[in-house]
Amino acid sequence: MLQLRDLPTTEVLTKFAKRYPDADITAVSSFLHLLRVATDLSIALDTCLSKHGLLQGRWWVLILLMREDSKTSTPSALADKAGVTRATMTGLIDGLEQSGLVARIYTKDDRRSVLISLTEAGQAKLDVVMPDYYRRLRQCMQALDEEKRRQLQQILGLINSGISAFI
Amino acid sequence: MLQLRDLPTTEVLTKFAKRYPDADITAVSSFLHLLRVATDLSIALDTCLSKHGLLQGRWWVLILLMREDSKTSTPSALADKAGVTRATMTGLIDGLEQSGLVARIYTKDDRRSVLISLTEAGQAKLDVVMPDYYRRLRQCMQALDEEKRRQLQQILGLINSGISAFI
DNA sequence: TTGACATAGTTAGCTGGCTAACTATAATGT
DNA sequence: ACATTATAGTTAGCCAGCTAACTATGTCAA
Repeated sequence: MLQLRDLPTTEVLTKFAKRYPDADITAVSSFLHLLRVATDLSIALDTCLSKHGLLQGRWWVLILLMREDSKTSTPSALADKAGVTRATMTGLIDGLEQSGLVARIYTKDDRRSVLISLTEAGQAKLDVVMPDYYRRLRQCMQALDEEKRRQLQQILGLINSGISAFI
Repeated sequence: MLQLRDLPTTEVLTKFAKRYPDADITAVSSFLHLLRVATDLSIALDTCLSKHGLLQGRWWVLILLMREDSKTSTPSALADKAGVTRATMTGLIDGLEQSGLVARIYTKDDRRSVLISLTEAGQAKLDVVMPDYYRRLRQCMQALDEEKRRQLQQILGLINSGISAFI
């Protein structure tokens, strides 16, 4: 998401601000650091998941299925919740099905639709991955007390409201 | 980076924490919100840039060139700073060269190497894009006073130090 | 001085997203 | 009741990253 490694120093930002007076140096700096840390977090998460033979896409599908009491859902619903297109979800399910972690179940009531079901093996995979993920995440966020976590959420809310300025 | 749209509610997290006692609910929640907002910011930035016929990759290359006093650099150096492989940089430069925004200059001193130079058209493009980007970013971050920006940077620093827990 | 290694750039082919187009089925309104 | 429209899933092909392998050039030590 943010590839850039060489974030601008204050000097560089000051130089740019001279040519482009609209530049708000602390705004740019906060923005880029936010993207940088979030990107590194996402990469680190992928590293963790890949140790279990998963990537974010397929992992989220398993989690979304586990959230359901029935341990089942449809590709469309999964696509909406996972934030990918239905076309992409077809591919994710293909992969998970081949690994035996989910199963396609064809029902009679709406013959356009398919039920995707978390298999025993899929649940077993989650029972290995999730504790590892939660332990690492707890460790990662350890340095933030509840007050700081609250502050972060509040700040993120403010930024989130501002995103529309880009569109 | 974080595709997932349907972030877990506190109820869902509580349910998961029952099965997986390592789960730290506010840690997970802060983590996911951070990724969610950052991803939306990145998408919004792409939207803004695409109005100018650019994507992040090519845009950063132009900016990296503009940072240099000579307005030139090499593909390798650009790749390092932009955080992409040299192979990817070849493609970015190909595109920018075709649009006339940069030029490849072959020098004599090291015949393995090429100098990439920001053209007049490239500088002119930045002179249109950057003010637009800075204006929107200022607007986006408007709701954060300097104190909150400082808090954010500090919190990001703490999280950043924790990322190693994932690796 | 020449053989081994290192560096710069490119190419080829993989991946996981995407959109657009397609098939099949269901729902709806006249 | 049937034509239109909407929905579910899939397929085909695009895009921007990636790795691995390759060419060309430069460096260095025996």
